[in-house]
Amino acid sequence: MPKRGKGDRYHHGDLRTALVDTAIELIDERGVRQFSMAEASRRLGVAVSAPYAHFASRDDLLAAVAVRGYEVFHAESQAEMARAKAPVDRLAAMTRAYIRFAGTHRPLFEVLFDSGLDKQRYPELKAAEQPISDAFADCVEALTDSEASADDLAEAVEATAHGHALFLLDGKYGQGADAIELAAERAAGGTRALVDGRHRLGG
Amino acid sequence: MPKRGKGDRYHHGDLRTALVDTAIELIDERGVRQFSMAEASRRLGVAVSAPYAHFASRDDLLAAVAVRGYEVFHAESQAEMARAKAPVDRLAAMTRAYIRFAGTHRPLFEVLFDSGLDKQRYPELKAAEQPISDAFADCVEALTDSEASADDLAEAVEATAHGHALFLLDGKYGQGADAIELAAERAAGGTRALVDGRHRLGG
DNA sequence: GTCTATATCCCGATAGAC
DNA sequence: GTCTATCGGGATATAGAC
Repeated sequence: MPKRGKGDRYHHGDLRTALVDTAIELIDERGVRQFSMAEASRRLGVAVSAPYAHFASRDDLLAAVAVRGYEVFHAESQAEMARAKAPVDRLAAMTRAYIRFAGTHRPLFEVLFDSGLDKQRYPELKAAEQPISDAFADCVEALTDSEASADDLAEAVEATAHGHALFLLDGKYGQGADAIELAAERAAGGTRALVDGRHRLGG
Repeated sequence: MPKRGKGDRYHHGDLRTALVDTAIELIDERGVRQFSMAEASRRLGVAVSAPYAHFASRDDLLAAVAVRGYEVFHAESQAEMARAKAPVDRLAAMTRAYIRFAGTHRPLFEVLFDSGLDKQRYPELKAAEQPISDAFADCVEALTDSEASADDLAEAVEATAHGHALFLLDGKYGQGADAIELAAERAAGGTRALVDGRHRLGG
């Protein structure tokens, strides 16, 4: 185990990984907006300049965190979807996974959706997002006739999931595991309702 | 008209109002997170200490902006709703107003939903929000049987509206007035679909 | 790869003069 | 109510030694 703790230094050669881990820790405690390279350095007991040997900027570090976020969400949503067969159930499962991801990996969710990171500047981010978009598109297309109505449904479901996720993080469902499950059920219910009423979406 | 411009000072005695206006300007340009008292002072040509004669802290100033936000949204949503009679249409109108508010008063929307302001600490904020909550609750209750199902529908509609608003501000519908109207129609359609499928919400 | 040290900039907030 | 001046803190990022 690498040394940690007050006064210790961090000389084991995996500062890069440690920085990503510590960033997630700090974001969990204070939010992305307050995250700083300097504080990460202090927590790890290294000089404020040390991180710059591994990441050219704060945004570069956040991008690395974001990639991990996409990977985690993809894995978890795939697992959740595997248990459902009908397209509407798979879509509801993905919604549920979205909420659970937001609730259980709040710092990752924040980096993905509230960090102000310019995702266009980081090709690895777009690459990490792609398989998720594909899986989502598959679900939606199985439920709609035309491409236009697929887009409508996709956006409606995304918006509902995202809205519920934000409300969850804002404390509107309370705190803890119960809040997460409540939000997940509400969002899944919203998805089912949208699928049910999807012919009203366009007009 | 008060003097403005490079090198001018701001000695006309309505610095308080000017600060609120300038805050909105700056938030429009850089986002709430980047807003600072210091920059507002610079823009107005006053000393960095001058604002503190009117607002005890940055948060106090943001709270004043937030109150204006609630007032504007309430006025606009009432106007939008006045043109509809059927409850479902009134609810869709409110959703549309929400999106248009986000799109046309982005800085106010940001202060309300992305400033990190602790609304509990400012009673005037809760007071300004109340009439909006009431109007919304009226719409929803006209569409549901039980109190429980009213809550479900209310949260689903709120989440959808909020999600679409954030996507709009994130550029997912493009830029400009067309993007706003597209998002508003999508959100209104989502609301109608949710009303239509509302019996699927609970289970 | 990590260090020390530093340059440069930002911020919120306060004290005391006018 | 506004000023000047300042305290005390924060940040990103770089230079050069080890």
